Amino acid sequence: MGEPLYPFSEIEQTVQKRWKAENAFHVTRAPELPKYYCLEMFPYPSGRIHMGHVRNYSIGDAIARYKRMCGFNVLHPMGWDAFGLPAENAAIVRGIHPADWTESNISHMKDQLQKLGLSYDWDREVATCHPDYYRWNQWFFLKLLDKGLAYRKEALLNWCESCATVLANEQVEDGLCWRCGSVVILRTMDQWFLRITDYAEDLANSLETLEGWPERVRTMQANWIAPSKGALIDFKIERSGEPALQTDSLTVFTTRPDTLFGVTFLTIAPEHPLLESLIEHSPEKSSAQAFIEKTLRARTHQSREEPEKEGVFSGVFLRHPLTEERLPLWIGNFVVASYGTGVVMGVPAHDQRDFEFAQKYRLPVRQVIVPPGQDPTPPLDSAITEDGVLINSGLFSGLSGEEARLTITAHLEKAGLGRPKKTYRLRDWGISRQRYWGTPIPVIHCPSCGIVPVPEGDLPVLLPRDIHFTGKGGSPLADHPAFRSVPCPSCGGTGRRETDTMDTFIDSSWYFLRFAGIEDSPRDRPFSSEALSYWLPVDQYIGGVEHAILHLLYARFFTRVLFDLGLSPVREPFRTLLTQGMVLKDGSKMSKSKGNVVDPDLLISEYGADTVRLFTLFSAPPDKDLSWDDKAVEGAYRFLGRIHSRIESLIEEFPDAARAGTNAWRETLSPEAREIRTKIHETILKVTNDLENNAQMNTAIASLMELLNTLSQFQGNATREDSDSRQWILVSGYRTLLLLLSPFAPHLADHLGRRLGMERIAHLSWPVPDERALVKTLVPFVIQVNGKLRATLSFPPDAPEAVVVLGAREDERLVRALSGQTILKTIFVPGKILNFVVRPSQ
RNA sequence: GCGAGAGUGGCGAAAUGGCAGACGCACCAGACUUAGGAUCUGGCGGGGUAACCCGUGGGGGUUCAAGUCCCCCCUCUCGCACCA
Repeated sequence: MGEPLYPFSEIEQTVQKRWKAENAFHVTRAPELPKYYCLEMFPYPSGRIHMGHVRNYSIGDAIARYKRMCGFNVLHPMGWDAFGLPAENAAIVRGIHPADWTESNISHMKDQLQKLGLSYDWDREVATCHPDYYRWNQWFFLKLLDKGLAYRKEALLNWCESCATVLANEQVEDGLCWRCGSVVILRTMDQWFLRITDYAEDLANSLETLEGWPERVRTMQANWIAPSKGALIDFKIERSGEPALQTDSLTVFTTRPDTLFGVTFLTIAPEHPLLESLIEHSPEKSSAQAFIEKTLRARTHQSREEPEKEGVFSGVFLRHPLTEERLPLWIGNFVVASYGTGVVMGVPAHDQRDFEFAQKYRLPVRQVIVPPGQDPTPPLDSAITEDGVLINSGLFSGLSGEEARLTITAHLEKAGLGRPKKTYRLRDWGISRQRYWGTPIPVIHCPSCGIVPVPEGDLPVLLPRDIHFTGKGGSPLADHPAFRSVPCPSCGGTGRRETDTMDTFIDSSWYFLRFAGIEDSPRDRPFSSEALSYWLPVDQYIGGVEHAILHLLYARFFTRVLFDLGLSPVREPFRTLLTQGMVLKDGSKMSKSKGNVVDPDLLISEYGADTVRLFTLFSAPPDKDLSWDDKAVEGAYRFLGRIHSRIESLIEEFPDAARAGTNAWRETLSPEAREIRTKIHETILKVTNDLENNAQMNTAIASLMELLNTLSQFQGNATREDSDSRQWILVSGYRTLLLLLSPFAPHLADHLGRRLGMERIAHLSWPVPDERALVKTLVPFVIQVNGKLRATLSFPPDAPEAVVVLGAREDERLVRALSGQTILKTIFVPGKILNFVVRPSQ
């Protein structure tokens, strides 16, 4: 590496020092000013920033800076999603306390972000692992508990015996524990859940109001929530003298109550909570148990393949609610326990899965629906899933489709045998984690009082610092006697503190409210409501698509809950969403294992932050994947270097450039200078439109490069221009260029701005194109024959058809193209195109 | 299987139905240089001496005019995946 093209390192350090000294990007609410809340997803402090962060924050910063120059009061905060498992792993592997590891990562990453020159209001910085943040997680949890939105229930979890810990699905590899390699089993445990399904309907319906969100993300969320309308139907359990069960019927969920008379069996999920007691006295108990065990073991394998449908007869019989027919209950591996009721009615004639199952186990098939234009056609060779007219369905025969579904459901409801029901693919949100580095769940288990919430005044429940990591797994907090053992707030007896901590998705479900609401440093509330109602909603949210479902759904849910609690001024937190593409290298995602990571620090020291930012914005539209190309970065670097050297030589030629006035309109300019002025104003228009429409920064930057090329060329030519006009056009051109560049390469723009007489460019006004400059005297007209280009000729933009036709017919190429042709008609688009439609004459 | 998105030079990409390939990378030539992996200037889809012809995954269609709109097909990426 030889001489840098321009002294970026000194420039960037000087400019950053000045921003810091001025606290340049600090904001407070100002009701008289329009606000703009620009937010990028805050990072997990893993240790170092990566190119994905650089891209995310470069996009966000360009938007924030642009809006600031447009006159908005811009809130642009940054913080740390600081709880999570990696900190605990570091503690185990390297013996560093999670808190120390996290703090040191934060401090290093903050340095890195500051080196990029991002215009954050650092006064609002939050870290979710600090008690003054996570205490509000606990406070919200108590509110949710109070509202019945937090509850406890048994859930099936992946459990590793040897680590004595719960594993997330992605930590189970091929049925084995990712850490120790032993077999993972499914185990039921009491877990805390949040009732997100109470909001499912609203979360799904409101998606269509989110016009500023990518269609893709809305579809993903809709598919994830997936409302489904149907009915619950009860089937009585047949008894033969054995002891009473907890319940005397099993309930199924179906979207097709119209097929009720086609039921020939029922199927239950192997992990259904009632199954064990159901088969207790079954003659088939041992084969049933063997099947259940085998299936549950297979469940932990995260195989992508859909396993073959298998099942076994449970030995139990049920009664059809309307016909009283005796129906066998089968256990099936294809039944999803957590959806609907975990029991489905088997209608082989009208459901493909049931059909395959019935074929395999020779269960009867009974057709009860005849689609329009068809005859009953037993035996079937596949299920008939379309709607049709009911047959063999008692008094409902003859009804069709939707009519039958409503009538049968109503009939069942009247008889107390069923009811309409809407279910969702979305499940309630399990938030318990058997981990240390998270928010303690603020409840106490008391042997006499049950579950007792920690009184609000006792918050926060602090994470104890003196924690012992065995590396064996299990919740470290459960091994901490002083934390665990606590008097019951209600009876004073000995209680056991909840030792599970919260899912870290809770932390990120409301941080955007905290950033805004931290403004008046509220002590007894999570945020200042005045500040919230000024700043919310987030106007522009930017982050990776990988958060399209979970984070964004949880944040929408949480915001609704807080709205209902009177704490949030909005129900929807994010007005517009930009999901940026991945940063790829050599065709695949950057990762340590592939050895294709690009280190932002290295790039910054080699080219400077401005180049790194500019290239990431220039090389692809923000929402598409970006292929990193070490060579192509040089293009961005050369562009900035050229701006620097051009402006320096301009100052050499005109030492008074900084004091030159360029705002007044000039009538007297050479045609050449006029054209350049037009180009300047066209560039303003182009960059502004590109930023307003979908943040198309790649094309905005391309047009800045065009402007530089134009100015450069003019500057390099010894023109006949008089010196005063020459200075005027060049200075106004470069000033505009710097203003337009400043969201993308803020350091260089600030530095060169000063050289040309503009102080604090980040706070100057965004330029507005002058209509007078956009008027052109001549524009190229495309002359076509039968739609094929034959010439381009210059005319005034408002030239009438006759003039253009006349001019065209004089053109040598047109004369050739039209000879021997009869003109049928001409198509004329003013200012643009003339097309002769011709046919050979005779 | 279902849903969404995308296929354009050697590469990243650009084009309100109106000149396909702006801008950048790579490459080629020239200038300046003791030197060039620096910088500057110019060229750069394919074919053809040229006039011209061909060209946006493939095939049809609408139109004076299609990368863009409509129909069918192929390929790739992403999301969901036995959801009753």
